[in-house]
Amino acid sequence: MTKNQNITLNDIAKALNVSKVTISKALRNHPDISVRMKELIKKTALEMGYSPNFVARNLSAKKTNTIGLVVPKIAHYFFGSVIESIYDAAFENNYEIILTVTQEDSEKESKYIKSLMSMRVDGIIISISQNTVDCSVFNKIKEREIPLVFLDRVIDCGDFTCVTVKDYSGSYKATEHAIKMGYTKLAHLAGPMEINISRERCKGFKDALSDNNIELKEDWILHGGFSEKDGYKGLMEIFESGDLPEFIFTVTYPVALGVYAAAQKLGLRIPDDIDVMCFGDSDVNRFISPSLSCVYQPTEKLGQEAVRLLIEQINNYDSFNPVKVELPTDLIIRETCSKKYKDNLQTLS
Amino acid sequence: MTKNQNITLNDIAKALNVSKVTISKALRNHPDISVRMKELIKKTALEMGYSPNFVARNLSAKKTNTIGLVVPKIAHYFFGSVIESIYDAAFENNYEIILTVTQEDSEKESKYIKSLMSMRVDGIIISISQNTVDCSVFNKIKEREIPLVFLDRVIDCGDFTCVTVKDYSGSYKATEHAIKMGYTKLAHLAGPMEINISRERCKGFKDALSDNNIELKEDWILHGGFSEKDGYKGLMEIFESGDLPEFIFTVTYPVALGVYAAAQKLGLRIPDDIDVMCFGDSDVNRFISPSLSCVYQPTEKLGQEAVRLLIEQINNYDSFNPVKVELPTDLIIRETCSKKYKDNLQTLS
DNA sequence: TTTATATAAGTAATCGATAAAGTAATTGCT
DNA sequence: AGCAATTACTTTATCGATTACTTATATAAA
Repeated sequence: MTKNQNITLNDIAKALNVSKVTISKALRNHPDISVRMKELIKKTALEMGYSPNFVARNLSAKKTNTIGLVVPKIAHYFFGSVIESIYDAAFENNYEIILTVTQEDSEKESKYIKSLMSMRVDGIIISISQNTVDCSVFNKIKEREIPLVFLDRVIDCGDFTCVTVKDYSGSYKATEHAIKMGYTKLAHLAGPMEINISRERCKGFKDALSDNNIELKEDWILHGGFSEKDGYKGLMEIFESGDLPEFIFTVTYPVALGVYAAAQKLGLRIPDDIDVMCFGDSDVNRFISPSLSCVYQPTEKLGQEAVRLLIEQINNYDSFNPVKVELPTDLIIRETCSKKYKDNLQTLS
Repeated sequence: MTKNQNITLNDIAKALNVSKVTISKALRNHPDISVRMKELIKKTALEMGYSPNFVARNLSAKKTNTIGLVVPKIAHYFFGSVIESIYDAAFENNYEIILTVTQEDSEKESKYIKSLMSMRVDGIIISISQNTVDCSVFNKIKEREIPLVFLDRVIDCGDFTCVTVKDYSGSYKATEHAIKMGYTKLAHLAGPMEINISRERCKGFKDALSDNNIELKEDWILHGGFSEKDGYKGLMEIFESGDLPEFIFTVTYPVALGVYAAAQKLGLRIPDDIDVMCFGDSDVNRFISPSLSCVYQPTEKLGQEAVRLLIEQINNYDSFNPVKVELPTDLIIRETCSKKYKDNLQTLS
């Protein structure tokens, strides 16, 4: 057991023979205290190695200056960079972050949320897990009047502030691009339909097909998860059906990686035998071969907006009106699904 | 501002007309309280929507059940997976994690550490930033008797518990492997010499050369950072010198990615014109082309050991003796630096 | 000179829990 | 029956700050 011989305000007060309130005020630059006294107190505090006890401060102040963050994954480019930008934005605004990782498990999720509430965080930013469908935790958050912002993965539980990207239009643009490249046989490895991003991305894909008078083959829309193995399984299944599409659009980049792995296993060449695009960029996409074209999401902006809106809500809960922010996406065309690249290959062969 | 109308022990106590201590004990399953009373209290607490205030609890209990974690980066495979395993291990042991990200900035680092101390975390796990050389923060941690474990990136500040991988032998093995593949002109893109992992990896590289009677060319050891752009710059510099090695060993995988990027830019073929291996696996290595051979680090084990040793230290600070744990590494040979692959290519051409 | 007003402190109450010590009432043992 | 031990609670103190209120002194205005 640690001895925990921490210096407190009281210790400094005794050392200087003044009251502890004077110490507290001085350290917080309260106008009550004279400049000379402030200097003396600060100097002494430093010498004595005083480290303010935030636990006590938070209890007394009824504010923790802390934001709870709930995400499904962390070792994943999208979340990694969103989290990083949230940390930066929080740091600039003098907030601490308490990050929890649900591993796509909605039970863990509600456990963590309750824990964050018990820690009395000032607000919560959440990207829900794959299989979260129950609104009760979020209703409780609302009842308790805790500021909340949904990020990217959203659940429809009434009037909450959400920061997302334009999943529908991003997906639509990507699909349309593939169609322009001349493909007419298009498949989609979609995510679970319980969650907004899967639904929107799937809808964008479908609408792009029908708007371009391309037949939608239901067998070519496969629903799985967001991970590499889902992509692997997806292509395997499609391949086994005997009817191979020319192009696959995947709901995330790990799914696309799975497609690459399966293609290699099956001896299919990308992009000649089967071409690929995905939703979401990563540090991998540029380096894999052929480099992977994708729908770019502004991860940094996502994090910043979420923090901005949350802090606004914290500072003014009563007058704050929920907002839905949708950030635009971009197409990044690399080697896959690029006409030029295919032309080159044909010239070579 | 939030109204913050939280239910407290006192509210439940009044509702049931018993003392608040009874409520506290009942909810914590203290033997003092009868089974009937416990049931009643738990039921009532649930109905009233009671959420324990951890801030108050932590102040009173002088324990937060919280571990502070300090890392340089998060959107990086190594740290991402280590962090994830730390979260899992902490969760199993009923600890919360407060994660801070220094962005390789030692000033931010000491700020965060002080903040964690003020939050009264029960212990700290840290992977220091690239340019951390000052021991004073760590000495302060020791003075205050706060349990501390260094993880992977270590500073030599006296007797602390460290969990690392065998950087020296891993690097040695990789270099030796390259030598066995027939290379005699080997370069190393090393990290900053202030930090243990760079030093050990560099030493392993050098010793493997000299043990195999291969001349060490000082110009072929370039010191930079751990990021992609460092790798890019590194190969560019080597190339411009006019004297190209056959093989480059890089201190991290992002540096290797930079080498890939530079090679592409320069029109150098990997592995024919220049072959590559790196320290540290990632989800990318498998997918880039040619797939990247590397020294595998047991990231999951690293995190688990760090948590285990920290908790041991928390539970028994006085009798705990600092340990240095060094986990073994493995070589993962993929397409780069693999004889077979080169043979195939030669057959083809 | 007297009253009003800053200035620079101090005192007491509070935040929401836990820990230690105290008190009836019941049970057990010889 | 009588005393010790147990059971089931209650009372009081404490954790380390902050906030609201009070007080003493010095200064300014009337």
